[in-house]
Amino acid sequence: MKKGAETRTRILDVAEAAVLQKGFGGTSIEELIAETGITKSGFFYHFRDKNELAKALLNRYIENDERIYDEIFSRARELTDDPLQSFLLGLKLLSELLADLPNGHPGCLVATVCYYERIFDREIQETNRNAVLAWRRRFGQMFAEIMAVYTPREPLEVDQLADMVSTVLEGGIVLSKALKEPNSLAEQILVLRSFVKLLFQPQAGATYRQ
Amino acid sequence: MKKGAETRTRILDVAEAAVLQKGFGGTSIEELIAETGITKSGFFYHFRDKNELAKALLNRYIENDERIYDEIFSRARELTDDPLQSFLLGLKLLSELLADLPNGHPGCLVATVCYYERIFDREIQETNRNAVLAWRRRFGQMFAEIMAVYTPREPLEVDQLADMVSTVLEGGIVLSKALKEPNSLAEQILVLRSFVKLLFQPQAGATYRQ
DNA sequence: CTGAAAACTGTACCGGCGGTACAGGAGGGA
DNA sequence: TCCCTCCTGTACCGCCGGTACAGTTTTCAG
Repeated sequence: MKKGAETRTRILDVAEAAVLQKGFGGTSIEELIAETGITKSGFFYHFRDKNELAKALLNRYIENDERIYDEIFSRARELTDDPLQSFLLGLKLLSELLADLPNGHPGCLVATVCYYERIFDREIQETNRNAVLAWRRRFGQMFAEIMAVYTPREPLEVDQLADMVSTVLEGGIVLSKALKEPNSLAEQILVLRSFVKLLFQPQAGATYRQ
Repeated sequence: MKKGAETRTRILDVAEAAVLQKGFGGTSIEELIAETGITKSGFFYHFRDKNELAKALLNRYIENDERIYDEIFSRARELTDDPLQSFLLGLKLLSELLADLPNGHPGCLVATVCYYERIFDREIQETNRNAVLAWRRRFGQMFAEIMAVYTPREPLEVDQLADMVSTVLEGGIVLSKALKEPNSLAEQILVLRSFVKLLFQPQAGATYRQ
């Protein structure tokens, strides 16, 4: 019971790092078992095939991702009651967290999957889609709360604003990786933060908080 | 001479579509030669190995990409002398062009490569990096011209603003693909457009163009 | 028209990889 | 003790990337 779960986790750890660097197609099972120190039979005892490995990998990644966002934005929520200030603070915390990653963001599995879609079955694609929809709900909720208090200076829809957060995250990761500039991602989030700040800034004449 | 280039192009066409759907690792040479109606020997006559195919694919993709941006933003430039209005118009045109793609954006090879990096040699990674740097120069130039006329309401750097355009494009493509909502990409570009408009909007009290 | 180069085809082969099949063993809990 | 979980070992299959190389057709310049 205990032992099996531990081995499974070790396989997933090795697989996640490999897949984010080389994609699913570029990651061989043989290389995974070599690094984990397990036999081929042992691997196939835990995962029926590569598709099941991908499924487990993606689910674990998404859960962890959600946990991180929960932590960051609930921490931000504790520090201020104002929904806008709390959201801006959350983006700041997120940016700092990403800036502190020594080798930059390792990559997003959701992006990996959607650039490899045709290989996997419907279930994985559906899981991937739901992950993005969950982000939309999460950030959409925040923007809805903000709009209950502040009037946006441009007529933008809640869902599209929410998607913008995911967009900047995914796009920032791609840029960071392609440029080999780990900082780009954190910077792009701060640019988004400035945009959001601007969008809900009270019209001139009124005072507004920094 | 002529015939060879034609076959080469046909291979690249088939390969590009396949790679954007399945990644490099998920695309087999055998499948490419089957669809192109060529033999294996014929394929290896044109490309020494998969790495060379990737190189050719990426270079062609980047060239085409640059051509499209040249067209769109020079067309926008012809319609107005104001650098801000011209940029906003360019984003609008780009958004419309992407919205008109019947099956949505097929995906960006630059993103594919950076999620598959460790497999390829330094040259490809360098090409990829230079492509993103070229985007930075292109959009940076535009923002520099805008800033010569307009004062941004938030202190943002030209390079980071320029990267934001690439970020939204790459991120929007990922979201569109993951959500299977072709429209998302075009919408995200319009959200960016609103942000840029807001950033350079004259302070309230003065009149500003719609 | 000719001849040489370009653009292929055909065949045979290699090693790595994903995957299957199945037998067997170690270790621990009921 | 017995069974269940968690593996190991061995043997094998077919696909794929890649090599090697000989031979054939197509093209086009002189």
